[in-house]
Amino acid sequence: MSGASSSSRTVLPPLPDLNADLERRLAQTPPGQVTTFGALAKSLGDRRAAVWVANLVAALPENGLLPWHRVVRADGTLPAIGPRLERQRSRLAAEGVASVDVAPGRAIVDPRAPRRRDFEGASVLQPLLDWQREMAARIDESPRTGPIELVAGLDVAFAADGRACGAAVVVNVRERTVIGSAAASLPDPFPYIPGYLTFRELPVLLELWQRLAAAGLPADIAMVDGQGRLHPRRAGIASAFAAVSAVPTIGVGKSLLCGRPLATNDPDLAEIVDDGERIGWSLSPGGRFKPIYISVGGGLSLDQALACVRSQLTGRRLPLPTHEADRLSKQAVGGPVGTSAS
DNA sequence: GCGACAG
DNA sequence: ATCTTGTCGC
Repeated sequence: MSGASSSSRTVLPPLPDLNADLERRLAQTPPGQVTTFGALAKSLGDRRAAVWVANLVAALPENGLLPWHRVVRADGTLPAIGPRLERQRSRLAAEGVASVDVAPGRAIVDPRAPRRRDFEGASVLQPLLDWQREMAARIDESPRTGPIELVAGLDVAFAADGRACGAAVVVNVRERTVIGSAAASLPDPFPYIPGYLTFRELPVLLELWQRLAAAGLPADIAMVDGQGRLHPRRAGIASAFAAVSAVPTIGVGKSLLCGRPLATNDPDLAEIVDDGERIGWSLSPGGRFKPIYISVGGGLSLDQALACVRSQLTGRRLPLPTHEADRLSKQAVGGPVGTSAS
């Protein structure tokens, strides 16, 4: 029996239930102790998940079973706001943890309160980091020799009910005309954490690519909303897409995840260097827009990626395929569950 | 010690 | 990304 017959080929690593993993750790902070967002995030495997932790803790029900009130910021300030702040203070006080006012609406816990920093449980983000490094090692940045005539722009929008709604728009780059599109929606699989966008948005991108093929709309390359090699592991979502699908991709980001711009002779253009590596371009079309950040996903060179994006500028901030995919995905948020193509 | 963090 | 009113400017 051949594995090739499977219609559910595994392309992503198993995704942890981060919500449950965080809640198990939160429950390990006993009365009389406090912990921090950063300590919880580090225990999950990456301190950069601290903002996600903070948002989740802020959304916990006040009368639930989890000790939301025992989480403070690294500097000791209490994160709760408004009336919830007073309830956090009184709950801590009832457990013997004092806090003092430092400003209107700002209180700080007694620095002598014991801080929990270590928790039982696996670093569930670590396998995802390892997977990204594996994908990074697969990336080919040599110049593409095949055609670049049809480019599919890919983007994802999120509905209030949690659906991830993706859209793909195929553009004839010579004419700069839209020749077709596809849409797909899936349940939101993973939260947004800086550096881990792939695990949130790649599933719907792969579904989109299948829908394009099914609709007879094969594109030569994909332009992905997000970074490619311009990523701490050199494997942003555009690179993960390329590694998993063997489709050449360009990453087009609207803000910088890592690296710093280095000016060039062209005022519209800056090199992005991270850790000594030149891995992207910052481009402000006509100098009148906030820059966009271009990097290789895989399957072509950085020069080709830049040239392709520039060729699709039509007076707006984003290149045509990305702009149209952005529009269609936002439109799909209001649409039905499932997939479609045109 | 302060800042930074794709979508 | 998403939640949202009016407002500044070509």
